[in-house]
Amino acid sequence: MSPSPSSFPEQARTLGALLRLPYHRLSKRLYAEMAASGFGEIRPSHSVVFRHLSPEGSRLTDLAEVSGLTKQSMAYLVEYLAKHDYVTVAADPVDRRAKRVLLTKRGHVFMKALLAASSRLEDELGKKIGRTKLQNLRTALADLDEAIMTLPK
Amino acid sequence: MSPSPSSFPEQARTLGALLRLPYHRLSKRLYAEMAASGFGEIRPSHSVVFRHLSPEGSRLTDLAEVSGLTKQSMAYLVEYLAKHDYVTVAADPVDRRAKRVLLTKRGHVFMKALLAASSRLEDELGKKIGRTKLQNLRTALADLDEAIMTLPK
DNA sequence: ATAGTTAGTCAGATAGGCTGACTATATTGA
DNA sequence: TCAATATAGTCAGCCTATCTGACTAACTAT
Repeated sequence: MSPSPSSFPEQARTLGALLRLPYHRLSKRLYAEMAASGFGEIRPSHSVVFRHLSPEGSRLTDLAEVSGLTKQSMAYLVEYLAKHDYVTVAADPVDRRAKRVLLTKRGHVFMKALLAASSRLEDELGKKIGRTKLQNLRTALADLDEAIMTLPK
Repeated sequence: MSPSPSSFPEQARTLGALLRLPYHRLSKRLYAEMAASGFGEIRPSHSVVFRHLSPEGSRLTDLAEVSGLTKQSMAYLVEYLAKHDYVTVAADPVDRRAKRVLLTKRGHVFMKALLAASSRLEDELGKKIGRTKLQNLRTALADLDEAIMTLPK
């Protein structure tokens, strides 16, 4: 160890840091749990695919756009998930250029498990810090996000 | 556009999502502002270096450990920052194996600017969503982080 | 005087993005 | 009706942020 980690004057916890810390800890934990439940192939980056997949099947381009990635990046993620049987890629019935990405059975099981783990975790946290407080936190976070989005300039 | 982005049943905003969204938006904005102020070389990943640098100079290994990166990764970040004159790397006076990473003048200027931009941004957000609410949010986030850390298993 | 530990380096891998150039198919407007 | 343009997706290649493993130099405790 070094002398004394006499940190910088007012190493103030910025709002960014306050958001980042729990976020990273939470997702690390969540994906570790998923890995332990047999979904070890899924990495955090893949969640954007699940997050926006619509039940009728989504187009690659739409998925890419809504999640703010390029088509190429999305194709890469989808290919991986298809290889591991979480999604299938089918021809679009009405547009021969397009493909539709659909959840497989395994994909559905995974999504259910992820949501379940997430809400179980959140429940435990609610017990620790208080359900009301957690609920207020949720609301405040949503409001904050809204506020950042609508910031001028 | 696709048929209708009829999203999945209860595409519930998980706590993770609620943390992620404002975090990403905030840091994107902050680093864009830094780039606009002439600090375009600094990328978000570099902030871990600044975050833990102590005024007497920190050892690479200590920086790596406290920020949860490998020595190699930290060396890579520090080298980049040194190349762009944000830090200098000097021999450790008491241990000839070791090096000490120190902020340059430019490094100090950057840190000040980052902190200033961060608090200005936070101030604007306070005006939008209410200062008290924002303060409560800060506290709640810190508590949440604590709670996640001390979760069993 | 070593044996073991610690600080940092070198080489190479992987994941998660990106841009640019391209093909195939659709749409639109003269 | 067809040429021009737009859209869906692919191929190739790049960059960044990590990691692991193997190594050298130097320090520390017997």
